[in-house]
Amino acid sequence: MSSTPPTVEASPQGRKPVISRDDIIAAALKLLGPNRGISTLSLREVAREAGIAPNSIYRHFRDLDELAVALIDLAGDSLRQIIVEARQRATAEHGVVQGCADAFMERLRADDRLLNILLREGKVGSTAFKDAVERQLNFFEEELKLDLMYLATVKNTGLYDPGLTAKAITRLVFTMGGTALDIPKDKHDELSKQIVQMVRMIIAGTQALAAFKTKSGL
Amino acid sequence: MSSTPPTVEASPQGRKPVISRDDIIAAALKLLGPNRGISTLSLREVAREAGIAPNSIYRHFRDLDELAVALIDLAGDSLRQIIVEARQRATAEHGVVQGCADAFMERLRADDRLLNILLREGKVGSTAFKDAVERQLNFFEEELKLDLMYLATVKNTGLYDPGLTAKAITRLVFTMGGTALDIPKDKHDELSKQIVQMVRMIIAGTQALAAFKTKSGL
DNA sequence: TGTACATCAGTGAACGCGCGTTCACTGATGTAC
DNA sequence: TGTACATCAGTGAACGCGCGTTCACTGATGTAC
Repeated sequence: MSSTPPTVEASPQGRKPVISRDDIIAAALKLLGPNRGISTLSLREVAREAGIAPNSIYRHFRDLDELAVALIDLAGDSLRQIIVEARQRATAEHGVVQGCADAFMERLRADDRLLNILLREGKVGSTAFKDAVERQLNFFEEELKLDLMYLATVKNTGLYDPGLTAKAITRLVFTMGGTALDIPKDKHDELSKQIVQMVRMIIAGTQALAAFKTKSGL
Repeated sequence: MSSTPPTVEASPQGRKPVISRDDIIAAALKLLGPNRGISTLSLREVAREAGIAPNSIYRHFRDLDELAVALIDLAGDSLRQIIVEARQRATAEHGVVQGCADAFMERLRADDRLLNILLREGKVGSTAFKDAVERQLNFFEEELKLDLMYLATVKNTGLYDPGLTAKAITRLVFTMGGTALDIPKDKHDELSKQIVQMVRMIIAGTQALAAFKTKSGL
C-alpha cells in the first residue's frame, strides 16, 4: 500500500544507483494529464522522460504494471490526506461539509496528477486498477461515515443511512471534482460552491428522511 | 448528431457496398467492453472484427476519430432514450425517481456498450470526446430539471435549486451506474435500490432547504 | 594501504510485432447509347 | 437487347514507426584479504 520503495537493501554492493524508483515515478507523473491515463504510457516514453535507457526501467520495476500500482498507491495516500485535512478544518468555524469540499478542491489543485489517476483509473483502468481505486474510496467512505455519525450525535439530528449517505457524498464530490480537471481554474470557485450545495442537499435529505422515519415509526 | 449515415447518395454508381458504415460501428462496439475504451481500438482490429481489409475502413470513415464520433452520438441517443422511458414509467404508480432509476438500470443492461462509452469517455477521452459527453449530460439535466419543476408545482413542494438538483441527481446516478458495469449482475438489484435511496435523499434535501429558505425569508 | 574480485545499475544494438497509411490494382455494378 | 465505359467498394503489398523485450556489455562501487 505504501509508496516507499525498498531502496535500502541488505548489502548495497555494486554500482550506486544514479536514478531512483521515485525518479521514474516522478517522470511518469509528469507525463500524465487530463487526457492521458496510465495505460497510455509507454515504457520507452517514461524512460525518455526520466533520461535513462528504456531497458533501465527493468532495474526498478518488473514491468509497467508494477509502476502503475506504485502510482495508484501514491494517489491513495493523497486521497487519505483529504479527510485528514478536512477534519483539521472542521474543528474551526466551518462545518465538516465546507471543510471537506475545500480540502478536496485544494488537493485537486496541488496534486491534480495524483487525483486524476484515481478519477481516471476508477472508470477505465484494468480490473486490478479499478479494484485498487474502489478500495481507496471505500476507505474514504468509512471515515466519512464515522464523522457523519459523530456529527449527528453532537447536533442531535437524525441520519437516515450513514453508510449510504457517506457513499453518495463521496461519489458525487469525486465525480464533480473530476470535471474540475477539465475546466479553467477561474471557474473552480463556482464549481466548489456547487459541490458544497450538493452535499448540503444530501445532508439535509438524510436528516429529513430520518425525521420522517422516526415520526412514522412512533 | 444523428447516427444515420449518408448511405443513400445522389448517384450510387459503382460496385455495391458489401459492408455498411453501421457494420463497422457494430464491429467496433463488439470490441468495446468494461476495460476497453474507444482510444484503445486500432483500425486494423476493427477491420479484422468487421471481416474486411484494414484500409477498407477508409471508404467509410476519414479516420478512427470519425468512427469515435459516430459511436458517441449513438451513445447520446441511448442516453436520451432513458429520460423518455423514465417519463413513460413516471405516469404509472411509481414516482419519477423510481422510474428514472429503473430506466437507467434497464438501459445499462440492454445497451451496456453504449452507456459504457459515455461513462468512460466522459472521464478519459480527448477534449472533444469529453465535450460531446458533457453536452449529452447537460441535455439530460435540462430535461430532468423541467420534470422536477413540474413535479414540485403539482405536489406543491419547494425546490431549492432545480438546476443544481438535476445536476446532482444526474451525476450521481451516472457515476453509480458506472460501477454496475464492473459488478456481477445479481448485485444490480441492490445497487439499483441504493441509487433510488440516494436520489430520494437529494430530493428530500432540496425540499428541506427550500422550506428553510422560505421560512427564514418570511 | 594496495590489489583482486564480485556485484549490479545502466547501456546500445538488435529482434519481431502491430500499427496507420499509401499505392496501384481488381472487378462488380450502373449508365449511355 | 447488347456493348463499351465510368464509377468506386474492397484488396494485397509495402512503407516507416514506436513499441516491449532480450542480450552481452561496461564500468563504478564495495568487499575480502
